[in-house]
This record gives sequence, C-alpha cells and structure tokens, in this order.
Amino acid sequence: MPELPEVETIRKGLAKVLPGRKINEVEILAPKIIKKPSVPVFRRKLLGSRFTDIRRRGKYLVFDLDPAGCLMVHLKLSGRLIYLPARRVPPEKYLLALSLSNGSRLYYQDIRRFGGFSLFEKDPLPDLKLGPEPLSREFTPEYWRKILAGRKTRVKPFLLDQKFVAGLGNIYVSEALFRARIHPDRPVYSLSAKEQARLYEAIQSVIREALACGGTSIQDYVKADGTNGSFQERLFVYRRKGEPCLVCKRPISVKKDGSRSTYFCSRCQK
DNA sequence: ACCACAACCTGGCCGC
DNA sequence: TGCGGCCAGGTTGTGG
Repeated sequence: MPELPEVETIRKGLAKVLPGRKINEVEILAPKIIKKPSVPVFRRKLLGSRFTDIRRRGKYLVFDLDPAGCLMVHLKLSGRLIYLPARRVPPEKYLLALSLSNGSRLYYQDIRRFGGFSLFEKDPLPDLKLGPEPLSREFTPEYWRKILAGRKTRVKPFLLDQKFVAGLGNIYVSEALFRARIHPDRPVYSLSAKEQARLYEAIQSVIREALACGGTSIQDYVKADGTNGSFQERLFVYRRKGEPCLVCKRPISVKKDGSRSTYFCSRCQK
C-alpha cells in the first residue's frame, strides 16, 4: 500500500504510544512474514524487550527495541500496523500481534502477505541502498541535477527507483509528474533545466501535502489508529482514468508500464 | 544501462 | 450465484 507519506503517518501514530512499552506476548499466525532470524529466535528476542524509538527511511520502518535490537518492517502492498488499547476487539485476519505492558496490542495485517519483519542486532538502515529522503537536506538541487544528467531511462521508472529518491511509489510518481507537467515516458536526459526544477519542486510539494493529509487511503492503507488519510481527495490523476483533468478538462489517460498503471493528462503533460 | 516480465499472495470487482 | 479475468499503493531477480 504505502509510500513515504503513509509509512511516515503510521510511524508518527506509533511514536505516540509505543516508546516505553514492553512486549509481553508475541503471537505469530503466519510464520512466513518473519524473514529473519528464525521464528523461535525472533519470538524469544522480542519477549521482554521494550520499545525505545520508531524510525523511518523510505518505505521502511524500524522499531528500536531494548535489548532485542532493530525490528525492521516493510509493508509492501497491503501491510497494516494497527495499535489498539487494552480490551479492544482484535482486527480481522491479523498475522502477528504483540501484547504490550499496558494491555494494548500492536497488530500486523497483510492481505497479500508480501510484507515482512526482520530483526537485526545493529541498525540496518545505513546498509539499505536508498537515495535521499525527498524532504531532507541531502536532497538538493545540485544532487538532482547530477543524478538526472545523461540518464537514458524514462522518467516514470526513474522516479520509482528507490536508489535515486527514497519513498515515492506509483501514486506520488503519477501526481508529481502531473504537477511538473511532464509526460511519464520522457527520457530523463531530455528534461530541460526548467522541467528538472519543476519536477524537483513537484516531488517535494506532493509529499509535503500528502504528509499533511495523513496519506492516501484507497484500498488497504489506514493509519495506526485505524482511521483513513485524506489525500485521496486531492489526487489530480491517480486512479482518475476517463475523468476530466482538473486543469484542462481532457479525460485522464492511463498507460501500462509493465504491470503498473501510470495516470496522466495527455494535454497538460508534454 | 535499460527494459520486460515473473514471482511473492489474496480479495474485490466486473462482465457474462 | 458462480466463474473467469483483471485489478491492486512494492521489491527483487531473471534474461534479453
């Protein structure tokens, strides 16, 4: 489901409730979602550990646990993290539950079961081959210019590649390209300096606004308290095939990139 | 370097 | 009601 704004919204929600809580029970209903170490070791290390912090990098979340280490989660397409206070009815079809020291629980749901958990002794984030966060100091116009220079690939797959900028997925790539008025099939090297600058700004603005909305809830994504984000109300092109462009009224187009849909306005995006 | 495709899974929706 | 086909926000590995 989730791209940077969704994962960050979940992180913020959990950062309010998890730090200081101790894990008293570990319930694993789908062993395959535990990637490493083995399920018994995973369970043993988590039991009795305490949450100290929750961090995000791109679409990855890391729960810092004392003394277990770093619990890394990727939600892939349909993973959900739901926190419920004590004595609340569990969510449907959860795959993992952590019972915490105040009676609350953290649940993991994942219809498609692509997501998973890994436990590390040391921080795994520095080893991930991810580009800069789009709202960080490292994401400078100079970096942007350098990374675009001479690149032959088309701009849509380029923006999806996490090693150039971390955190964009299918929704925000479509939306950023619309805002920048750039056609998704343009080769990266063909972008003018003005278009490069527009795209840079568009990436930052769409991520900033989606964060302010608590993310985009379309199918599976909900915040950690189970409520919806609201950026779906502000999408210009994503999932709007055939509906009028909000700028020029022409019906929104969709094209397939491999198996993935790209939405765009054929009049506004050149 | 780049592209296309498959794999990992399940469920919802549409048309017949 | 039922069934087949298609769709879905991500990542990784293959082969060309």
